[in-house]
Amino acid sequence: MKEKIAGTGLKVTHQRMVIYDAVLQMNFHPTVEQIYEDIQGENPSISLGTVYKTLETFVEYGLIDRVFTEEGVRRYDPNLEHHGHIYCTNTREIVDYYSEELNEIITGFFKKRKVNNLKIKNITLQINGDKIDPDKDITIK
Amino acid sequence: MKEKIAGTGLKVTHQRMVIYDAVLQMNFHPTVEQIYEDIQGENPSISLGTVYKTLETFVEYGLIDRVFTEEGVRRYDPNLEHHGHIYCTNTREIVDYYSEELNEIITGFFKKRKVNNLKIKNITLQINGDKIDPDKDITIK
DNA sequence: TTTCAAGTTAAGAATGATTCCTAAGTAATA
DNA sequence: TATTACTTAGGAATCATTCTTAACTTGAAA
Ligand SMILES: [Mn+2]
Ligand SMILES: [Mn+2]
Ligand SMILES: [Zn+2]
Ligand SMILES: [Zn+2]
Repeated sequence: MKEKIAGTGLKVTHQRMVIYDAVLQMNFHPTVEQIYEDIQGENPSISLGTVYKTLETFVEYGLIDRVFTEEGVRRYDPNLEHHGHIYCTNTREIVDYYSEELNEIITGFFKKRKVNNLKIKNITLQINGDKIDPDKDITIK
Repeated sequence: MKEKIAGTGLKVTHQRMVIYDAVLQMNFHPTVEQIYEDIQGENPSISLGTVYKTLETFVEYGLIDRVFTEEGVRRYDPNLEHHGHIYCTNTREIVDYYSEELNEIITGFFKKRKVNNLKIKNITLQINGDKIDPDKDITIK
């Protein structure tokens, strides 16, 4: 983890390691506030401003990703693999959705149908819906 | 247009007609502010708060759509057909992207691979990238 | 037509998420 | 250890969005 941060050219600080570690641990696409609260116990002196700045720095340097939900809420994603998101409007859960097959279908499609004059950075697929039974998980297949 | 609003059960007011009309006219996925500015000339008495509220009401009643860009900016979309969005990070343009073929591919995929415990409201596909020549258009195929 | 209840609006205040500022602190390097 | 560039805490500022409320409209009914 130290190496990951150093690898970008960023200085390795205590704050950055704590925040990076926290995001990696949290697999539910946390908000800034959730990350801030998570680290409060062990590191009460790290300020909210630092959490904001650090997370954006990480996104900028490609260490983590950022997602906006359908409602415009900013959430962070430690998972850099290319994957889709299922968003539940009532519980506000984000469930990762991987499918090699779907990836291939979509990238294959855009290989045929070329998008001109655009350097594609990423393609995101978001499935929005409501959980039917809020106590059960969303599962695929 | 009057009928469209009335059809939802909402009362037909001057403000709603003006705002609805403005959004339909604007095919570039405007922000709240852009819509507000657009109607200022003819209707300087319609307040910004009303524009906010009215647009959200329209979204709620299914008259228009709302999109968040990769940067989290709220933009409105009069186009209710199912379509994807190409977002250019440097010019902030949103280009609509229709493809019957891609629609079928994706919906077909999720027919096979069933998502359990979720009532799907919509599936959004967003292609993010940078325009290569900012003065030329983004075109497909 | 007139009346009336329910719904809508303008204006401005309030909120709240995010960004900015700056002086003090720290990491990397030699 | 000294130097430099970068980073941070804390708090202020910004700014998009929401809320509040009194006045006004709409649409339906009498
Ligand atoms: Mn947040
Ligand atoms: Mn806006
Ligand atoms: Zn994810
Ligand atoms: Zn569109």
